[in-house]
Amino acid sequence: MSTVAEFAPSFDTAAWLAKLNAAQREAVEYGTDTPDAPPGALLVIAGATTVGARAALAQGLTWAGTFHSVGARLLREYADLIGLAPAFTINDREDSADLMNLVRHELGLSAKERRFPAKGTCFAIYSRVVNTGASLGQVLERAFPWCREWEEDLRRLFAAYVDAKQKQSVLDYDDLLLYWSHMAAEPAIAADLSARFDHVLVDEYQDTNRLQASILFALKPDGRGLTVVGDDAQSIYSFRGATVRNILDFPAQFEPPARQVTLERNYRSTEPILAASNAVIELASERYTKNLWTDKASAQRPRLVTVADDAAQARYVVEQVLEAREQGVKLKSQAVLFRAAHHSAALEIELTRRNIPFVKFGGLKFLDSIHVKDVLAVLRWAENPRDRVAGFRVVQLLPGVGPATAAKLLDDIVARAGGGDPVATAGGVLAAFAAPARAREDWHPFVRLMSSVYGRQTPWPAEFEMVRRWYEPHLERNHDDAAIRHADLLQMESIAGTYASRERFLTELTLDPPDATSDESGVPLIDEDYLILSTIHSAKGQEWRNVFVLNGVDGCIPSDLGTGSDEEIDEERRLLYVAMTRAKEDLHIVVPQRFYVHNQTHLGDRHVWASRTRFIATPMLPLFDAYAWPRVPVASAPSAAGLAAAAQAKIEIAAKLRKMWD
DNA sequence: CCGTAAGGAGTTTTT
DNA sequence: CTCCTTACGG
Repeated sequence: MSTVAEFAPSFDTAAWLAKLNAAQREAVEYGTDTPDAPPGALLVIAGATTVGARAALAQGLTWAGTFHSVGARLLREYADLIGLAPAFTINDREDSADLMNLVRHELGLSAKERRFPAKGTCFAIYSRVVNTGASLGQVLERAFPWCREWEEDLRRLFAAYVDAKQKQSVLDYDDLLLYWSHMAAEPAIAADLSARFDHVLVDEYQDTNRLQASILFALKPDGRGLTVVGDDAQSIYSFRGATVRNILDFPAQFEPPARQVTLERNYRSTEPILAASNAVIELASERYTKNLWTDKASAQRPRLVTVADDAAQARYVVEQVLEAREQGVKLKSQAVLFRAAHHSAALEIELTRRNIPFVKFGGLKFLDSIHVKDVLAVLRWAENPRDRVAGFRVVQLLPGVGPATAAKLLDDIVARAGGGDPVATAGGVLAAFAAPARAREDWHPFVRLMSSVYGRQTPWPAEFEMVRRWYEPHLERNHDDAAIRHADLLQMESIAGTYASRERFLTELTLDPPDATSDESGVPLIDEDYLILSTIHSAKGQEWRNVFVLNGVDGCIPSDLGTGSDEEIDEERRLLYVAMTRAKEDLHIVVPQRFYVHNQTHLGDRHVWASRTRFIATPMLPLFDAYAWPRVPVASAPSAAGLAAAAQAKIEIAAKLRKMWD
């Protein structure tokens, strides 16, 4: 997503410059006339794919990655200086929620009279406070009004959560930014840090939050050598604290204000697609960018296709996809985009039924599945024996061990191995532990495994295989579909071999998880052709020749969960804009008339009548080729031959009926 | 104290 | 539907 990076002050741009238009050249050449003195801050407003310059700007990068992964690298380097254990482990969102849950139970908040917010909600609130820099009260008021009554308990919970993380040498995603930000503000380290990066380039700047901005300003206080690239019309991550204000307010942060270059020429989409996209975004309340333009003419307007329901939508997409393929458009050049991961369920079934390979981006991750988390927990616990979430999970894999036994064991380890080196003693604590009778048989192999991983007796990546083999019987005992899960683990084992160490494997996987899943046949081979399915969020920065947008109806885009405020509605509008501008040649927006709503608490499953998304207002319809599918056949008078045949059939049926009784 | 069964409640998007 | 909590038998 948002990337932060250094790029070398000089790089060979001659070939690039020849191909750039005037605005692009201005962005790329900015400051190159004074290579020894980095120029002041630069803001590049780059509408959907106006930028070959993006690639040019990024030439010669020495560090590249998301804020989080660069942060993790720096924190490990400076760990000793800032009181962090260099072997800290990183919790992903689920792990963080699990830790929040452990703490919540310890504080007795789960046994309240009225139901306390769920662990995921608690973590979301915490994360938002950290990322926006707002107070807990403000965050509750604005984003979680139904949790206001719990403010004081939540404050207590978050304090205990932070305490637990520190005791366990565990960082969550937000900590990677938070520690970095504090580190960058530390005078002794700040000078060293700033000096390491002559230039910093941030892409997708509209998706950064306050905390990320503060890191940049600490690294480059006067803006010299700082370039940010973004498009406020594509800001779609406010739910995780990103704020359009970062990009809108950027120039004024510096004295003199940042130089601003706007790129408006679009090299991706045809003119009719841009016209419709511009019309959609035009109604947003606050904007920086001007409308995009192109000279790619086309007679094909974007299609606005009405279908009966979910199932018809799936059939329509499959039919169109296959037709395009007949005409030589590869499946890989076609994508189906949707607001929420589950919106593609019917389509996935239809694709599987018709044997069309696809890969889906977004939604449930490979890493979120139980078996993968189990194996990773063993490795994480080995990496960091104080990681309570990991340990808690691992011990309970043994039959006969539940939360109470697990807690007792972990307490024993803390008490006996303490904050010192638990590797030497933990094996002893494990072996000496009075395991419950039902776990006795499994206990010894478990102790052997943990001794081996703690002591690094088996080199990486062979260690992964050892852990996987130990896990296998537990997998079979606990899951009916063990075979499929087993295949996942084998796949992971081959991935593990591509990382230099256990630490690199765990860190990279947590910060940059593989986000593609496919049906049970597994990820298609590289050279195979397959259709792309993706949430709109995961489609950012990509493009395809043909794009299908599913569920262009109110309730989906905008999601009915995102219509609380004008800001939320504007973000949903930008989401549709992002989806539409992914298309190069052919854009289909599908509008099912009936929409199936699952799991409504009060009403149960039911159909609702849906209407076209409010973002495509009636005056815009001329910009679309709007029609219903399947097209209703035009009624025509029956031919004389047809009538004769029908009459014949009627006679034959009558004869058959009589014959039954003959 | 574990594991299972039954019932109630909440449901987007992601580093 | 899935997650979570609670109740109960082993």
